[in-house]
Amino acid sequence: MARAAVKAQAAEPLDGAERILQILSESARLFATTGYDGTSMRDIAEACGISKSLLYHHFKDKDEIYARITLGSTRELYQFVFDRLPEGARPIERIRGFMVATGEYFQRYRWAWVASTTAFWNDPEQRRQKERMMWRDRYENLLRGLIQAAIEAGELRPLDVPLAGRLILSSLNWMHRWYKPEKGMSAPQIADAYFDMILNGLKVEG
Amino acid sequence: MARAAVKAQAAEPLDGAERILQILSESARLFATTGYDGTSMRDIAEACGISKSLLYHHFKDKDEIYARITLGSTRELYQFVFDRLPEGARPIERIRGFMVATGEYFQRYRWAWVASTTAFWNDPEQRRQKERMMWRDRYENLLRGLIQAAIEAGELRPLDVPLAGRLILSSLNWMHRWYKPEKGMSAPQIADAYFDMILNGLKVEG
DNA sequence: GCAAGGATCGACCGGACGGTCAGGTGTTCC
DNA sequence: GGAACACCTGACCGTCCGGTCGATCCTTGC
Repeated sequence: MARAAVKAQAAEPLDGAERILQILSESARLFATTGYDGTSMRDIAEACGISKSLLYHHFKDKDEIYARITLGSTRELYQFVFDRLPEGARPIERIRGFMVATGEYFQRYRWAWVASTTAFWNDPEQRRQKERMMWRDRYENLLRGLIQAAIEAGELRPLDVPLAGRLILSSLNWMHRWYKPEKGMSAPQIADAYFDMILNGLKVEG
Repeated sequence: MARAAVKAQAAEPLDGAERILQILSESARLFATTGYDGTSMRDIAEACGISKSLLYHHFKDKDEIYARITLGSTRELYQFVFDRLPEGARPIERIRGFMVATGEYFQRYRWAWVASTTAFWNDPEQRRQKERMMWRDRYENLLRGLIQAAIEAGELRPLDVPLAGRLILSSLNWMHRWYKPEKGMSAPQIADAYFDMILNGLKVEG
């Protein structure tokens, strides 16, 4: 009877892959809403209904969870957008495709997107940070290439390409600060509206 | 001789007001670069060359320092921009004034600006947060009023005013993520370039 | 010359954090 | 039936954090 308190096994065992997905999804939500430092391993465990120790069974440490989310979603964003660029379309329409696809990605993978977009401070593991930035740069260069092509095709005025790219990315990257999914336009719709405003300008025609 | 280790007084005493400014300035820099949670009271004390206890002599707690910075700079931003709107100018030029003034504020009070622009999570003291949001709203509504006036004056196309406002603010609020003060355009110059792109559009004229 | 009060310090506290450990269950495979 | 292994647990550890305390030093005013 001295062993009365033993009784382990509270959460029903899940297949490893499912558990890992659950952990990543709950972590992404927490990181996105309360930040890296504001999210403790205890919070994550509680949100998953498991013990803290189990997190360390599946992941080396907190930073590995974080890196999986941010690196993963940055890489995926690039691939997601790249795959959706309308082939053979006019350069200007490809820019619209870039923006709308980014809006779609944001809407689908909101928490991971927010976590990795706001990833900024904390560079605990330099190598991981570097790899993430590599994909981020690739994503940004993809847009710059589209802008450059549109200029050469005579569809855009000759302009400061990096700055124009930053203007477009700013509009998309800032969305998470005010976007409420339950009401108003969807994220791709917003991206499309931004496309119209940025490309045509706010001024009256002529 | 048992008192050998006493010897207090390491930092030369400063007039209270100067010390407070020093603390606020160092804190703003730290909050902006390493975040709220990533900045400890020990970090702040060390950056100021004083003991941790002294921080508590001047401020009630960590959150009071943070609130002073973020609330203060949000209120100041509104006032700063408001005072620089060109009176009597065409509505569209007043929008330019809004953007350039914001760029100037960013350049001058960079760390406080970044700290308060990225303030997001952590609402430890609800009242302070509310007051900050009030000034933030006032700032945003100022811009919306300018846009509305420009539409009514026939200088802007009829458009979704809140969305157009967000587009403009996004471009300014995202600047701190890539801006390097030592090279390239100054912040007001960037704001002006953004104004041109957003108002006239990226597309070739006609 | 001494009281008052602001500026400053080092030592300390309770609590939360990231992470470890030894072990308990349940399945699968020989 | 038992070895191997994946899944899971509570108890524990050292560290750092925000914050407190009592004392010392310095200036100012009487």
